[in-house]
Amino acid sequence: MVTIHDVAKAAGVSISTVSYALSGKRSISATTRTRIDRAIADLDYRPHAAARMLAGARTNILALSAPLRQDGHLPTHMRFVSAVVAASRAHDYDVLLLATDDEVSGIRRVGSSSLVDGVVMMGVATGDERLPIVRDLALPAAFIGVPGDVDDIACVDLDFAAAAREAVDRIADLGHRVVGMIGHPPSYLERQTGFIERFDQALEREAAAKGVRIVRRWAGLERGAGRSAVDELLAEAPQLTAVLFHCNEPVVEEAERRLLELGVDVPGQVSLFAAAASYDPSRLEIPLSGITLPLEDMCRRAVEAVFAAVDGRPAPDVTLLEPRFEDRGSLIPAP
Amino acid sequence: MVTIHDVAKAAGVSISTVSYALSGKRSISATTRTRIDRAIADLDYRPHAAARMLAGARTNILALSAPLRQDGHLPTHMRFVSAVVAASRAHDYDVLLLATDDEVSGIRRVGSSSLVDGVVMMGVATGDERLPIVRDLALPAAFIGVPGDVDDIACVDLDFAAAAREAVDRIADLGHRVVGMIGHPPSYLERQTGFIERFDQALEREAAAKGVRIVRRWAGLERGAGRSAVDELLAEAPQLTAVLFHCNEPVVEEAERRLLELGVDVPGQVSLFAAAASYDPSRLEIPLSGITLPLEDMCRRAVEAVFAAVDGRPAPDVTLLEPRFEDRGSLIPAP
DNA sequence: CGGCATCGTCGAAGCGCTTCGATAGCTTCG
DNA sequence: CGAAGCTATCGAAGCGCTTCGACGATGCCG
Repeated sequence: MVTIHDVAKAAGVSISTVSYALSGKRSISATTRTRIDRAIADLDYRPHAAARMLAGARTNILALSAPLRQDGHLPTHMRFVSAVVAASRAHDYDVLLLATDDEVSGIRRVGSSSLVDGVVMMGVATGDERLPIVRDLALPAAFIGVPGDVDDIACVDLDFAAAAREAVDRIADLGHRVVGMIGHPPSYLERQTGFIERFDQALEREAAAKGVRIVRRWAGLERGAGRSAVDELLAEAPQLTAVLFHCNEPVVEEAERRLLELGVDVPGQVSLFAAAASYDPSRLEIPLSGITLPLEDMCRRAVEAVFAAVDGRPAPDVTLLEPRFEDRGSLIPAP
Repeated sequence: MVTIHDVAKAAGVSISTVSYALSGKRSISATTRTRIDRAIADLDYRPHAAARMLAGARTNILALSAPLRQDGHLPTHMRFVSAVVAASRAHDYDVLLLATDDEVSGIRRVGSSSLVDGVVMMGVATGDERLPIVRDLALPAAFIGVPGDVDDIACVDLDFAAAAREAVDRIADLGHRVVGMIGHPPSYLERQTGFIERFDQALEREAAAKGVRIVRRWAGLERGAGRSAVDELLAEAPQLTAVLFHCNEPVVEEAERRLLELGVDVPGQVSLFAAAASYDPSRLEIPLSGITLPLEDMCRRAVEAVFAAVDGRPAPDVTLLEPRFEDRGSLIPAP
């Protein structure tokens, strides 16, 4: 193994000079720098990660706590994980993945042993049990989601209330007065993910303000849930002219299929709107207009909030990202 | 931060004694051990990971190189990742996730800086470019998949040839003589993943031996691919009595749906068989009899092969897991 | 009952790096 | 022209742990 000593010897300087040349924390003459660079290249020197962690202040590793629930949507989950890795790598950080029953205890383990500089947490719920842990460890952390009232730890999320308002406004402004809505399965609500409540409350208020009647259904994860949600909506409110989705991709796919099967003209008779889609709504059988979850942006900001905390810079408490509407033709004026 | 010195002082022993008590590498008297345990508990001591890595031989971290192709199936990918994490944690190892354009270069980075003890590689292709890297670094490694002729690095995979033979045998033995097959998209083949070739060759040979005619189609990833594959199969061989799937879940779902739509009686008229399913074939609209990819087992063995290499124990070169048939009622005797 | 393992413990070296303080050699300016 | 201030470099301390060799205290055997 080639160490900093070998480089120093080859370049004819002391190891501290090599170290400073590497970190740039003190000025180095051009000639010395050249000799050191050559030595490093010749020997193919790579600093020993553990030595660096021990002597330096940081590990250049971030933990990602990624709990995967029974009812979780795997593709979405994977997208979040990938996005966090990408965002971390952009800052030369590596990601340690905490999963499979270790998302909570693992934080304590890797945090208290100084294996990581901070932690990003997915799958956040109101009253998240990881909150006291990161507080206790004083570990730089960020939540993707909002675990209730938090003012000491960064949270990043879509502004679900604004998303609901935007959805209602756009739908109402096009003249729709009776709107069906298919929401996340009840199990999500029981888990107190928070975002559903925030969405629903704003939805209700805005609908009242705009004079829109909303008929709701929740689709579970079992096969056929999306299909029967559509059937039930149409039975209860045959006069509806729009359907708003706030649920996972499989449900949307089924619902679309059912509408086509029933010969409903989309968007001629019924407009469709995807709210906070965690999937790509442009790749559906009927591409959906609506608001896409800004997943990459959320992850990037969460990662950057952790870095801010690591560096002692002030990190924003709660960042709610503005919903961005994208038109894909599925939402048109009411017939 | 509480260090081993603090524990030693609190217990009234030297730090080496504490270290030996922790590692169990030398005997410690019962009384001393008790005092040390108490001190550790009182102070809530956690060994500093970096110090441990530096002084000791290993890092207790494994890298997971998880390339996600454009045409990759996210849920399957996530399952592999989870399974590797679970297997690693069972041995008290953490997993560093290399992804998003860093699956290859990242191996060199974390390997040469001694950040990890070894690496598990997913998404293996024939002539995999990661092979020379792990050889060059002499990094303990294991492939999930078989990158061609390899005798120095562990590979774990399903025995796809045996799976093909088993599929043909079971189907043929039930009297089916004309069998449709829907395979992976051509892009998979171009990438030389290897397993498709192994499957296809064995399939062809066994079909010839058993006197079964196989009509093949490949379904791409675009919407409707599974549907049209079914239509084409039925057009080319209307007399077929079984369909063999060797493809991703979305294709199977579409194909099943199309069969139902066409009023085909499954399995009365047409039996269905899932070969090497990377998804759960029991949760499909029509649960499929067949062979499930032993994903957890593959990951566990790969991880264990890396540990064997780390420990200097002999690791098996190529482990091909025996296919296991499971009956879910979709395969019955030919009408 | 003296010599010799064995057991339990200790001190110190060292893993490879970062960083602090010191210093030699220059330049600059009153 | 000498004090002051830079710039570039070095030596050494130290990060928290593991592990080697040493050593006193026991126990055991002939």
